[in-house]
Amino acid sequence: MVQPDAACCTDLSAAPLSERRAAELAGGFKALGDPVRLRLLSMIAARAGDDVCVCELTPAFALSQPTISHHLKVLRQAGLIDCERRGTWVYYWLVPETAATLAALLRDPASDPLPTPA
Amino acid sequence: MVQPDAACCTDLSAAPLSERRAAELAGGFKALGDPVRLRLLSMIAARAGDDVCVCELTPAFALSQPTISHHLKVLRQAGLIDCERRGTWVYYWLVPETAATLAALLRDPASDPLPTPA
DNA sequence: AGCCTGTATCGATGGTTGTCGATATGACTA
DNA sequence: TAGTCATATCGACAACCATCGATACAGGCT
Repeated sequence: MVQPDAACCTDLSAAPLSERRAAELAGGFKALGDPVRLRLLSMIAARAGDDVCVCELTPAFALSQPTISHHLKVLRQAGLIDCERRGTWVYYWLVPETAATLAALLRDPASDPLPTPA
Repeated sequence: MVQPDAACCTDLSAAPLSERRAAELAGGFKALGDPVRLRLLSMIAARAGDDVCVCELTPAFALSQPTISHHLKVLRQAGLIDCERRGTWVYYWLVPETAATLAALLRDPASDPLPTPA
């Protein structure tokens, strides 16, 4: 024993993030944890207010069309973007609330940000 | 052909995020893309200014000690936390600059945040 | 109706990741 | 020096993921 008096542990403060909440938020970060998806998001966000056609995104990468479609789906399932079909083409736009929620956690990682409005 | 005049693609705006930069930032987000790591980070950040002993973190999870050690290593390699050995124990603390860089990108995903000061 | 174009889904595959038990390393005590 | 505790590393394995080609679906043309 190493002197019980000198123990380092004061009080194992309850984790500010519940297990369930952490899983929610981690899902968002995991969606951002890929360079292709990060660039897709920035390209979509660059058109603030307006939306972006998939046919504009796909040729910007040296990847197959199904792969880009997959990444867009991941971002959409994470609630970071949304889309709509208009005739032949599909348009994507940013969902700023989701990005803001994740940003809030990063700005102050000790505090649980407000629950996702979803 | 669907009327070349009606083409949806205006100008495929150059991606605001370079390939290299996107890979850097995605590495940070990937580190956050796990519920355990997210909770570890929030527990460490909760001790703003002070630092946290590993022996305080490990028992908060139903996971083996090597697994927690692994997750801490991932967070450290992402530059989100740092650590120091003091005698028998090892203490971790938050690196706020890294979290701030990622938060900046989320607050305005269209703009490339300042390069990591590392 | 039939064809063409844009986008999504499917199934397979190689690489990555989270987890564990076993073991190594570093530090304090007796 | 030997023993014990705290933490990290190693090696293995199952689960997951990014990617592809092939194919399905949806909408506009002729």
